[in-house]
This record gives sequence, structure tokens and C-alpha cells, in this order.
Amino acid sequence: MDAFYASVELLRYPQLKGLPIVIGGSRNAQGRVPQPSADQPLSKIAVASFPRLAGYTGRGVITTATYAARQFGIGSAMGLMKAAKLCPEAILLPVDFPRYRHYSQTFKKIIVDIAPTMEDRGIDEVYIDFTDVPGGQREGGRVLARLIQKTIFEETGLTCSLGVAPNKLLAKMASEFNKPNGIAILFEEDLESQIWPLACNKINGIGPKTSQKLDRHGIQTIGQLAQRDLNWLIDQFGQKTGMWMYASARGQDSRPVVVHSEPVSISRETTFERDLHAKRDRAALGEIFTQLCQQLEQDLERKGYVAKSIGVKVRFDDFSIMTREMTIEQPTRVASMIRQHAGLCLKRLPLQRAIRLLGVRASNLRLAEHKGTSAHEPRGGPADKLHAPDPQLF
DNA sequence: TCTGGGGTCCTAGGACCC
DNA sequence: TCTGGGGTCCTAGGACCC
Repeated sequence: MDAFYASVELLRYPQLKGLPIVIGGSRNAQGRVPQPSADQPLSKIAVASFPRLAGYTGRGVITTATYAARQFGIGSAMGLMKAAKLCPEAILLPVDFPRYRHYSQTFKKIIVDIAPTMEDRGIDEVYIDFTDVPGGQREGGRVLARLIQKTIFEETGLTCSLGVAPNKLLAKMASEFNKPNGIAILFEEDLESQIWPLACNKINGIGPKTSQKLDRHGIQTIGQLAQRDLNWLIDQFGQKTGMWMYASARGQDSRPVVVHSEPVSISRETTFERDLHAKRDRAALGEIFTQLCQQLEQDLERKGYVAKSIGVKVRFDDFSIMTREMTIEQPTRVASMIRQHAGLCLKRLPLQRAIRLLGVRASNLRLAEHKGTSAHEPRGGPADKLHAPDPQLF
């Protein structure tokens, strides 16, 4: 999907079309959208009354920027404070995940109705297997791609870009070629002309670290990567990664389109508005900790899982991250049990530094016998003390 | 006053078992 | 009085992705 969050926002605020808009900074009081008066539709809110990036203070990053905002050098994952310097006039909207999730489900349903073999790759991205779809091969897949693009637009007003290629690796790269609202068809014989000139980090799975290392060896493009022999790559990056890079540089990828998958972990984390100290801010931390555990319980319940491992994550003021995890005898999804074990994990961490982020994670998941309320689950234990600050913690 | 939140996969060492 | 080979599970950290 093209600039997905921003595009969804434009559906309700069409008066902002064409303007630089960034989405982010959900929790901060600034970046709030003006409330319309009782009989006023959202689309009539004056453009001038929307909050701007200028004057924004606080933590947070940009999750999406409109193409107009990208002109200023603003991109996703950029800190809001930095973005404010690049384009103070940009409109800042808070993230509205429930709304994006709804549109996500809608566009995926449209796709599945047309082409049932679809792999979910997050809120705004999917892989689709055209192989067995009637007409899926016409014009190299362009006809089907157009149908999907057109149907999504007609039913939601959202645009997307598609890449059609012999495998997922190449399709993903091709999908970037004609953004926004574009289609690109890539054949195996286009490898040298279309793929080899690209930077290595265009390969899904080669990020900043690997790019840097490749660069140190004089490798910038995928074509240059393809010149290295297999043994050299294995020596440098290990057996698995070396073989994967060797194949990727040649456009080879045999991964299937996976329609169903079970989650590996479910987690909740939050970055505080200001750094907190384990001792000095014990009460505040304890409250946030409890909330995270309660949210995690709800997530597990909603998705129908219990967890056999519980863990915590702490990010300190210097941005270093430490995690602790423990496996428990009895799988659980109850907040009080999660909190108890997460608390034990926390005690194993050195908490001298100021803390920036706290997270709680459930893994080693099992399907719960039944979804629904947990009214029958143990109460009267730690659950009843959930709101009381735990003197043992922090 | 830089730097979110929710994920996956990989590596590597140690415990433990056969 | 030296010392296998495989397997699984657990844990911590790190790279990467959307």
C-alpha cells in the first residue's frame, strides 16, 4: 500500500490532499487533531487548524510521511524533532492503529477474493501467488495486477503498488519500481539490467549493518555482489547467510507463499515520556508494568493463546537493550501470572541506569483450549493485588 | 530535545539426554 | 585418566522488517 497510514487519514481529511503530512507521536498531547463541532463533518475542519510539526516537543518517530513531506527529506523512522526542523509546516497526525487495521483487513479481503493464495506480511503488505489464478499469466501478470489495484481503489479509495515476478524476492523489489500507484513486471531475463544496478540494501534482508560490511569490501551493487564466489561469501557471512546472499544476487528464491502461520511471540512495550529510574520512579514504573501485563493478557486472550515463556525488555537511556526471559511450568495468559514472572525477570537485570522503555513479552505460545473470558481462571491470588505497588519490584 | 511498537529469524553457549 | 556425537530445550543478543 502507498503511504498507507497517511492515505487512510486522507480518506477522512480529504482537505489535506497534496500537503506534507506525517503520522506519528501517538501519545503526545500535541499532534492532536482538532475536534469538529457537533454538526460539522471531519472534511470541513479548516486546514489551518491542524497541528503542525513546528513546536512539537517530545519523543516519537514518523511512521509514515506523504510524498509531499518526503520532498523535504522526511522519511519513516525519523525522529519527529528532526522532521520538525526539515519541514516545520508539515501537518502532524497521531497514529490510529485500529483504523489502519480495519483498512488492512479490508484490502486483504479484496485480494483474497480475487487471488486466494496470499501471505500476510504486516499491516500494509502481502505476497500473492498468481500461479493458479485464472488469467494470472496474461501479459506477464499485468492484467491481474491491474484488477487487484483497481478493485482496491474502487472499494477503499486507497492506492497500492504491485511487482510481479517469478519469486518473492524479485516481486518485492519490483513493487518499489513504480511507486506510488504503479505496477512493474519483472522477468528472469531482466536480472542484469534491472536488478544488478541496484544497491545491495534493496534486497529484503540486507540492512544497514550488512550493507556497511559489504561496502567495506567494495561491494555496493547487487551486480558486484553477484561477482563474489560462494566460498568467499560463506567465509565472510557464515554458511547460511552466505548461501542466501549468493542466491539472492542471482535473483533466486524458492520460498513459497505461506498462507497460514502461527505467531511466535506476542508483546507490549512502551517508551516513557521521560526516562525513569528504578528506585526514584518505582511507583510510576510499577503502574506501567502492570498495565503492560494487562494489555498482554488481553492480546493473548483475543488471539487465543497461552504462553509458556514470559520475558521483559528494558531500553536504557543510552539506548542499550537488555532482555530476560523464563520458561514456566504452567502456560498462562493471566495478567497477574505474567506480572509475577516478568517481575522475576526484571530482578535479574541491573537497573542502575535510567530506563527509557519497558516491555513484556509472551513466547513459547500454545493454542488456548478456549477463547472467551477467563472468569474461571484463578483469582484471589496476586490478581487482586494487581494495582498495589509491589515493594519487591524496582 | 535525536532515535516507536510489534514482530521474525539467526547465532551461540550451556544444560541435559541417549 | 581420557573424553563421541547427535539431539532438544533454554536463554540473550542482534539484525532486520513493516
